[in-house]
Amino acid sequence: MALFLSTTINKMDSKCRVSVPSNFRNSLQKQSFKGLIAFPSYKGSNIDACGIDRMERISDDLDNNNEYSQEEFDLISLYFGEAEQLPFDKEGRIVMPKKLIEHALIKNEVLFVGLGPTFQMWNPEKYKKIKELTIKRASEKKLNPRLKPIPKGV
Amino acid sequence: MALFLSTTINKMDSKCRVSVPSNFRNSLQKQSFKGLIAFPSYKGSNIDACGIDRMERISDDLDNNNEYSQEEFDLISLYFGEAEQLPFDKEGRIVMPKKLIEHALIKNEVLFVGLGPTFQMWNPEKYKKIKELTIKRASEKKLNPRLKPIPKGV
DNA sequence: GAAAATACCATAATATCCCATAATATCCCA
DNA sequence: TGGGATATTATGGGATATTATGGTATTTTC
Repeated sequence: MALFLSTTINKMDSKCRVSVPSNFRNSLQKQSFKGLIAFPSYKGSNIDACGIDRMERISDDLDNNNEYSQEEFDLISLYFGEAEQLPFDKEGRIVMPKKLIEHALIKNEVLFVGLGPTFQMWNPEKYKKIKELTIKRASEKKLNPRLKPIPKGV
Repeated sequence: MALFLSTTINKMDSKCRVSVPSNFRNSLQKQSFKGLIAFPSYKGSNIDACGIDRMERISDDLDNNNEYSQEEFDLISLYFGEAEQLPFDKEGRIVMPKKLIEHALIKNEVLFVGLGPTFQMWNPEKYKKIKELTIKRASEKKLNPRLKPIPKGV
């Protein structure tokens, strides 16, 4: 499965085109749909995104696994409804839909941040603020900011 | 599992390329991504690094394990965002990203030090200072510097 | 036919490849 | 075990490819 890492800021032009960072693109290009799936985050003013593979997996699981509660099922269904399928153009760009631009308060720059199996798109300033807040909260709660628990044997 | 041991200092050239020590390289070359994952240490001015296998395990765990609190999840997500995926060139070098160079105050030499499942990259002078300090503190506290089993998940 | 969406082309900046070399390490066989 | 032959490193530089980013042309849509 794809592993999205690191952070990149790219420009959005007057036609709302944005270049997807090449390291993200490379793994997305290998999937059955050459592009990405994006939807407004329900947690805040940012955009959640991933490749089609992940969506297919979730879809299959939803179909075959009966362990979902009604609430979970409904939430995931909502996600599917809001998801936008954004194909790459020849240059590896996507066109940002108005809905997502408005949701994430994006102006002329888009920050891409990898979260492992998924990634997010942000207005860079918003991201900076949230990041600082996250670090502040973590230090208040004395969370150990290391990658843990490291699964056995690595 | 990869096992990184010993210390090496290599030069960084004008294009910010550094040769990864061959003994480190050999185990990294065997993994699915031919290169390394590096991120700024939260503890100080050095760079933490490992192979993709380790990151994949952490990513899978994050994706499938629901025992993380929201704060923990957010914090780990930040780390994914700061991680850089650095592929080897044909000669076994990586290109050091500006962010990491600045974080670790690296000039034209990089010190690689193996820590078992992971390793670190340092400005050699910084490393020397920290090392001396560590030894001094240990002797003040009369710590017994023997190798004893390291708890899982470090 | 006008507006919007998409495809196509151009270009600077950057990153990567490819080759060269000197130093070191490893091999190999008398 | 010695010591030359061979392979592997670490390192440098020029050539080539890729990226991010524009703009223009062409196709859709209504």
